[in-house]
Amino acid sequence: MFPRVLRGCDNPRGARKGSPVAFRAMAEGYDAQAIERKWQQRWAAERTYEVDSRDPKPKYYVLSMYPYPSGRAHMGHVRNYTFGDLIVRHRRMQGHAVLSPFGFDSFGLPAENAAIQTGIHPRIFTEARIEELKSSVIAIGAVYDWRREIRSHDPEYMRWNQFIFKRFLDAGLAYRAMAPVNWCPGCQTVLANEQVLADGTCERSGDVVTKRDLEQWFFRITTYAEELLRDLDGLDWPERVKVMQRNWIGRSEGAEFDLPLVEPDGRPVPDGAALRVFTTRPDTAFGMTYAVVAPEHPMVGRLTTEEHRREVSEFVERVRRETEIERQSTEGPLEKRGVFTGSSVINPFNGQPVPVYLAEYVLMGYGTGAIMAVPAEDQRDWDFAVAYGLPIVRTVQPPEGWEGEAYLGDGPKINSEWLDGIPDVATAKERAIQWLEERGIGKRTVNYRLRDWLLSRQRYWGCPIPVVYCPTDGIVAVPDEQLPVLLPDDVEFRPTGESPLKHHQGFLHTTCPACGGPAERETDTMDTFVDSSWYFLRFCDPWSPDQPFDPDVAARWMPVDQYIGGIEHAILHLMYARFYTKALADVGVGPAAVREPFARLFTQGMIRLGGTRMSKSKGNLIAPEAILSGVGADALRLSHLFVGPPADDVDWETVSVEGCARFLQRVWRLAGGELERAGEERGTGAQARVEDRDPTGADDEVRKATHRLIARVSDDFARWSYNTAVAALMEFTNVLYRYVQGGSWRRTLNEAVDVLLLLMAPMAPHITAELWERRRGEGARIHDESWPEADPELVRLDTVTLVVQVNGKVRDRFQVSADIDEVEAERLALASDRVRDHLGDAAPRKVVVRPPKLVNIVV
RNA sequence: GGGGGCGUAGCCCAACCGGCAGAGGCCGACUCCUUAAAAGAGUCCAAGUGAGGGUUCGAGUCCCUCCGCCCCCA
Repeated sequence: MFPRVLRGCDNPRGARKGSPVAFRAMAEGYDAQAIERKWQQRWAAERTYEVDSRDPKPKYYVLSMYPYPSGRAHMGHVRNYTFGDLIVRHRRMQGHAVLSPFGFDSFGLPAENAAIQTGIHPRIFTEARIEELKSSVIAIGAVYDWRREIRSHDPEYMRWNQFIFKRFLDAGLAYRAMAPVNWCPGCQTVLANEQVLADGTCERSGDVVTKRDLEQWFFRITTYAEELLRDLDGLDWPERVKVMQRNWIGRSEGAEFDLPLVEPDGRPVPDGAALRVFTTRPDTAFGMTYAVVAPEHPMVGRLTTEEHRREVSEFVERVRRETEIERQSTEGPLEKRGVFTGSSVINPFNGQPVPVYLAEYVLMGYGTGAIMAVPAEDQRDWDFAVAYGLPIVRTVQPPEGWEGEAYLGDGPKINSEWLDGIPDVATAKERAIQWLEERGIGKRTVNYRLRDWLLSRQRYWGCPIPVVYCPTDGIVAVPDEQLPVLLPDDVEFRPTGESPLKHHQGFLHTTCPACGGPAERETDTMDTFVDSSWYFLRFCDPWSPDQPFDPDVAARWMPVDQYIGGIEHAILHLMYARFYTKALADVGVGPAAVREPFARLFTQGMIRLGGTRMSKSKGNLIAPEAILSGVGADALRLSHLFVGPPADDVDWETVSVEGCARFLQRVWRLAGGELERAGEERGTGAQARVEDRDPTGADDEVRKATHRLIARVSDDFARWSYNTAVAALMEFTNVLYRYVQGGSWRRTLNEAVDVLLLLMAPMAPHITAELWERRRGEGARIHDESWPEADPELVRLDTVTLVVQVNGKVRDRFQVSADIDEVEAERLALASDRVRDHLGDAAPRKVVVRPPKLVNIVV
């Protein structure tokens, strides 16, 4: 269907007739394929988009999130790289030294799964996918400094990945700890979260996945929780991404305090043991009617009395088998979601004992893993209390007519002894914390939801963690000069999904760098989020032979001025990259002054098809190839830009590539001179005349339209409104068509067409480059030209339409001077016959005057 | 369950600080060109902003409630 559109320019009728005009039109027809190939080769050969760090022009760093190489580009990639490329070309025309690098996030599960299925080594598989993706990225006309290309699985990249890990280890930012992992009893192996289906079963064997504790590596991202939260304020990011990050960090202020354990008779236990709880609402402590500990809490054994032991251990076992979602879900019978331990603790606020329960809804990972339960002011506590017949005591007076259950709002304190009468929660909270601190029972605490980053993966296709385990020396880091620790190639991929590294004797057995004795290598590899947490720094200086990158060179380019990617990375990738940037600066590897990696972030909308998300698994991908080999890359790029606001999701069914291709044809005819020739010589359509003469009113209008277009498109570019920019270019082209057909002055037309091409150059780079060269001669490069400047004199409107309303309804219009004042506008409005008709006898009660656009007369 | 976003012609979308609801494209109709079709050139085309309420001289835009769709967290 697409080639048919194209064929319009090689006119078969004309060809048969053999007229010279038709022959020329055919010879010079818009051949997207040839033109696009030609310019893609030129940009590479002429090294147009390679940039040197010593370039004195102001820097601009544009980066699209580097992709996982999954084969040929899909529409999501095309959209992403179209935006990025547009900015690169636009900024360069504006006189910036633009850094535009590209790389591949080439470690990861899909390649390993493919290896298990097909036996093809992940490296071979991945590198083939990289070549495919790379060629389609080039085919859409996106330009990069390819000398800087990064692949995560490149041994050089691995070296510095491991080097950085070691610096973090030295600085105490990397550590080992026990952590629960997903364990499949059928496969006898650890599973990544992605391998656990939503119903909590193993994607391969179908067994129910349970939790098992293993020693794992962590990065201490929580050290930076406060800074990660605070620095969000200074970032030019979409507000919703910032909100997601804030929620993920989850800062909450409250208090921790001790609840002393008591014997069944109510006396404190002899060793003075206590249960430490965290609460954000210490003011409600007088309403505590029970306490809850997480089923994994270390004190569960101590708290459980003999007669409850069987019930408790059954409960703990069951919860271990549950998925996080089941555990947090509010569905299901509450009676089964907790269990009494038999013990009690003392509420230090009023000295009363309260029973201690275990419940699913309390998580070990948050706070202290134990809570004071206040049913009246927490809905989950309320539900639990009702189910278990526990008392409910309100400590905040709900407003008049309150019919809900737990009341979380503000109000005066009640039933709270010395807090009674305090009119608001905030003051009571302060008072309660002071009281705890004065008595040494507890302290003010800031708690974060953010957890340390678990980076261990029990997989093959990732960067090995560079440590060995020595019976004598314990954990020993591999010396820098022995880096990188490479993955062995001669491995067998088992369908169990277990990491082949565990069984590779050559990899496993090594010598201890400290004592020279036999030692075992770490077989865990790093989470691929590690690779993507500093690649943007490496791009600044990917040639550095003795460090990950030169911090001074990185300081020259960082931060990334415009980062572009999908919303799906709004939390993890961006958080980890921010952490890495800060931590690298602190350990002296990164530039000290750069504490945030991405100054400006844009998250593009998703592409759907028929209302559902486009994805490989759904099998509803639209391949760009057919379009690229049909109407071509410029039309495809334009379609992506034109379809709607870049941040919005788009449905591919609504995208009209043909419409954009048609527009490019029109531009081709206009700028290539075909339109004039067609009018002059063929006599078809309206007469088109280009002549040398004095300017007329029409020429003035076209000049003004030209400069208004510059202003509009420049403004649209600045605010990411590419759909309206394309619309403006189309509108302007329509104006020029009418102008040419009505008779045009060569000078005006030339300026207008040049501007049109310059403004289109970042969007449709190939066709504009070709037309520019044809108009200006061999060697002319449109992308080396400066971005046009609008002449403010020509942009300003001389006359505007003044609207006159009566009671908000439009009753008359005048063409008035743009600098009309209030008095004159009101006089004109009141003098209007039509306004008088509508006013009748009524006297104006009020006249709202907003010169030069509007007067509203209220009666 | 919590948080966020979006609902405007048959369809995709404009309207930027509250000020004439319409820029652009698609679809469709018609005219010209043509033996004809395609392509091309041109003309035309409709709605009153999901529903209800509020604020205002004035609401697509701000506020509230509801409906529908989407995203994120749980």
